Amino acid sequence: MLYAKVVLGLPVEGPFDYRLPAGMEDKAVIGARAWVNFRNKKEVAYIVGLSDKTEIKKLKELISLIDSAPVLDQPLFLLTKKLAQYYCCSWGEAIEAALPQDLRKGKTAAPGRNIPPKEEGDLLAGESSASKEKLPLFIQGFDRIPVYLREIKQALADKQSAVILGNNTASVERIKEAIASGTGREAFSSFRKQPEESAIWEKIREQDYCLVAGTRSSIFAPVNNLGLIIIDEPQDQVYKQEQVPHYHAREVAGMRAQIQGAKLLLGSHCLSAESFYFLQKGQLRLETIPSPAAYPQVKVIDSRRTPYADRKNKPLFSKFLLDAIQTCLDEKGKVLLVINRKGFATTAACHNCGKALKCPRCNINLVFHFDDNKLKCHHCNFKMPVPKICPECRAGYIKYFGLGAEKVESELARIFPLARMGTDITVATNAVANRPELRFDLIGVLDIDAALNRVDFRAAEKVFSLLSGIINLTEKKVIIQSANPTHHCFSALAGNKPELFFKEELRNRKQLQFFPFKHMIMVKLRGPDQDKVKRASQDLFVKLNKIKTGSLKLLSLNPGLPAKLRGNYYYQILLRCSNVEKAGHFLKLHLKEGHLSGIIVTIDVDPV
DNA sequence: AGCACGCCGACT
DNA sequence: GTCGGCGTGCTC
Repeated sequence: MLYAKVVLGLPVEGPFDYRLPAGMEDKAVIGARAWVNFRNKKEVAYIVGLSDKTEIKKLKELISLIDSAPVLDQPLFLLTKKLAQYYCCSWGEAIEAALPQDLRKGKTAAPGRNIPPKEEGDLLAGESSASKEKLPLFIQGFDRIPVYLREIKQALADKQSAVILGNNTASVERIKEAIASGTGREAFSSFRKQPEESAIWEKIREQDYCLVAGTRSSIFAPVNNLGLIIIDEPQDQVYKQEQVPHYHAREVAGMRAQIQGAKLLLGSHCLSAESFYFLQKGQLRLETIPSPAAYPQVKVIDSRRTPYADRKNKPLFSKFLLDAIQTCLDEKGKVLLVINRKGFATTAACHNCGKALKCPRCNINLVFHFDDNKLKCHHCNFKMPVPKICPECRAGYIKYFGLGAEKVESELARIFPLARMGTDITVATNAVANRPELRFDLIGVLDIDAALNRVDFRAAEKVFSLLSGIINLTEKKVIIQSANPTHHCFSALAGNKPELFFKEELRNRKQLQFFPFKHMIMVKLRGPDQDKVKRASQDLFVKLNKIKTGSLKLLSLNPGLPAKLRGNYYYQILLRCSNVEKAGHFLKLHLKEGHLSGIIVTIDVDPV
């Protein structure tokens, strides 16, 4: 008698044993899917083991096999297992993260050309020696695509596949075009949730070796003979998945590269603190692409001491900046002003009672959008027209607060009536940093403090990266207005000494025990009853604090951000640990016992 | 996650 | 007496 050990795409651990019906014993393979009856429902299951014995008394029979061959080859099979351990989800959930939607729902697929995964993968040990000399490589510079092409061509020459990830579809398109003109080959693109997803997935599996370019989920592209993974702008948050399993494509890329002995390439115009750290530790190599452009003069203006100070309305522009704009315009130069906010105003509130208009579902401030004259919720996409009178007190008119790009533009038009907007003066948001082909003679950066003061331990690093990109748009002059002008971010930029920034940043992170020195884990609790979620969170916090082991530290218990989202209330417990796998194992163990009814608990490792 | 089971209060 | 709300625990 033969039994199949299966896992399911549910938040339950397993594996669960099923009896293989007669005649199916020699057809079942590890890595293949099967239909099973699980809790009286027909579910897709993934075979992760075959055994001739079982401990379970009341066994059900496996209904049928979906695949004659594994849907995941040996390396991907191992990758999903590692993913489940690191990100603290079930193996089945991790497998489903790596599969197209159709296949998760039981659609049949053509067999790939892979050998079935073995029960105990010794592949890890077999190839790790090969990956020793292949340290990850960081490409730093603005014109990275030629370097990517060089590496892709090398992989193709070795008859190996390459997977290239971009942080947005525009970037992926640019890379695909470069690949097409540089190698004459078309890279496959598999985007999640589009109808052709599984067809492309099958096509990729048929190739001995091929190129795949895509966004986050392409890290699981089922290529054969993987030799190279490239991640462009690896510090971008879009590589982190919002849903369970909360994986980060850069981490997954590291795991996959190690399993398959592939080369890992990270590319950005700017280093990150963690890359700088791994560089110093000799765990990363760096290749810098020299910039042909001269480094401009970077000046930081203390916006607290700006002349023209008007007690009521803080001026948008310092005198220094206005004078510089005037001079630049006189010399027929082009001016760019960067403001990190779209629209005209951020919040809308009543003139009479002062109440800000909030989203009825999420309870956060609604944002006024100038283009379609509506108030919108940035969390759930709730929209409403601007009410004529305040819905709260029914006595006051609605007034707008805050500033945005459109407000800046109208102010500038007033101050410089002869300047042509969009020609002499351009007002743009942060996204302008993604347009390295634009050139200006003067750049002014307004309102950078909000970004610098965000409650995010990477806030400074993000500002540094953003400003590095903006600075690259001119060879002449950059003026940054800030109420925090002595920040190490600015001194490093003014002196063109990025290493000063990263050293200081790492010093801070070490002191505060942030990544890359320690890891954070967020345990999120949600449910429709606020009191219940709050009580359960408090109980869990106390309990974990009591039984915690080793270097695990309970940091805080807070309402979620936002506290209410799509009808659910959120609370979150933040933990710090040295070893993610150990901490995850501990959490899995203690969350399962003492179950919390009406409350859903999820774990987010290395939340951003 | 989703569902059955079971315990307690309210009601035809 | 029985209907049904929700808390608890299990799924091979």
